[in-house]
Amino acid sequence: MSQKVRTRMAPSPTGEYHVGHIATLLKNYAWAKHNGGDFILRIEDTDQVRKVDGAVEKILSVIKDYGLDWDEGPEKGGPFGPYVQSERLEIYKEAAQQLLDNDQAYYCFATPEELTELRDRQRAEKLPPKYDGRYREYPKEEALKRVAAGEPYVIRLKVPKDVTVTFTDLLRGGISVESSNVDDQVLMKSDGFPTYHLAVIVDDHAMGITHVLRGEEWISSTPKHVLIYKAFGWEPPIYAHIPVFLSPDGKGKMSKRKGTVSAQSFLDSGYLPEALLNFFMILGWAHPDQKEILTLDEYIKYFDPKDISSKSVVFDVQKLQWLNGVYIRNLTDEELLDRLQPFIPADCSQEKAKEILPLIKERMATLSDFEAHTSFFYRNVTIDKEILTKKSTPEIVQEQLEETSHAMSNLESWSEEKLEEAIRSLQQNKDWKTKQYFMMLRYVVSGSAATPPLFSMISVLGKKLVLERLSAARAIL
RNA sequence: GGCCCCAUCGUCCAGCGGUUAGGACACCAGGUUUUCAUCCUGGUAACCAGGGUUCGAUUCCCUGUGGGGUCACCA
Repeated sequence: MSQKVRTRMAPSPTGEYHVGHIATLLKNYAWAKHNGGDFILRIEDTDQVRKVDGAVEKILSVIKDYGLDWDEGPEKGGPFGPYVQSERLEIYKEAAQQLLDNDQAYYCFATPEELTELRDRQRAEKLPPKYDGRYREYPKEEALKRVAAGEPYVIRLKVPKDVTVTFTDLLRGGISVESSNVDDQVLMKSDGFPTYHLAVIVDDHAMGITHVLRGEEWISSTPKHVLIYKAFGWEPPIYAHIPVFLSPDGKGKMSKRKGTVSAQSFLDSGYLPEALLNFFMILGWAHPDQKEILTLDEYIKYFDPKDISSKSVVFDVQKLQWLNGVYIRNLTDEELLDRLQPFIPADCSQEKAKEILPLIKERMATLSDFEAHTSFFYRNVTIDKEILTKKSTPEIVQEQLEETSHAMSNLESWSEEKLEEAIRSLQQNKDWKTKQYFMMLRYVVSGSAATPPLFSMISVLGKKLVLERLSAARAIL
């Protein structure tokens, strides 16, 4: 009997959505689609303290901006809703009660201060910080009395003594941990909200999740989760823990502290969503033919979580840039102009941008490079006499500028072809050094030594501007 | 520190007992070119160490070393 594959991503609205989350979401999405299954989005907002207003909307919109989507979840609904944990509080309460009734969980009245003090003491004695089980055997009648009296409490899982917890991870095979190393995890907090550990299990079970692909940082809490499944008498899903992204310097996992990590910021700095997704696809995984430029459909066709490398990967920005350049070059001019809209400076007209585009397309690594590559087309340039006369003398340059101005003024057509014809014949007649002359012209009209091809650039700049710049150059000599 | 995970060029991946250890990015050189970029060609560059197992280990096992993750009433 085969069950329909259902995967999920469960973001928590506590701040910016991380690129690693998109990468993990992509894998969940792809695996569901690979199997003709469904991908579910669920909001895990059980932390009332860290919750940020508006974060849910931002997360949903950034996921869509990356070109991904979900089958069930916020905005869409579905048969297992609601898909927001704060709207499911009753379900968790009942679940916790069930564990209490079966003696799989217990009330604990230790205050946060008490626990902090306990951990500090353990650390001072070089012992692993751990809950000491002080309320584990506390008489239930007493506990009930204190609860009834309104005393704050949490509910903890009664982790069985001396058992080995084993689970299978798709990338790593079997993983075993002794239950003595597993804390009596808090299931229900004193504010009546469940912890992640309880909520995730109750919901994954209720929503029929078959595969959990999540970050490697969860691997050490998986034994707790397996134990909770066992306490309920439920079957755990299949786990695959995806290695974390290491920061580009290769030291430690990518974090805010080490630079850009938010999913939105990569879009804002001019990376194309499809290039980003492609990057996430091939980071830690390879197409059977080692093909690296992949569409989402190709990825879905070949992706299998068991083939993901089990080692942490460095977030290689250079490779991302290369990929982004490839995607930019593959866009038609119309598509590119469209994508470029947020990156075109206010002082560059649409007409100008459209004209310039073909000249700089293969020079851009990110969309935000547009301004740096094009500003001289619509902004003033300053040139330096030193550079202007480099490889020549002021006298020769003066003559070159004068003759060039003259030749250009007489031009009846400002086409790239006519320009090239005129300038080349001038250069040949005068026997000027091609390199010096062309480079000098390039510098005069653009203020830069690295530009698009000379004649097409001059053509796009326009007669008026070019003649102005030629005479401005003559003036400083 | 305890527990867990991981280990092939600088980076990412291929290899799945016998290979001149392959590809991509980056880097270097050459070609195309008026510069830059694109594009093409070539090159440098790796099996963490020590023990086993085996006729034979990059590949399997153990130990060490190194890296990573995690130890909350956060997810």
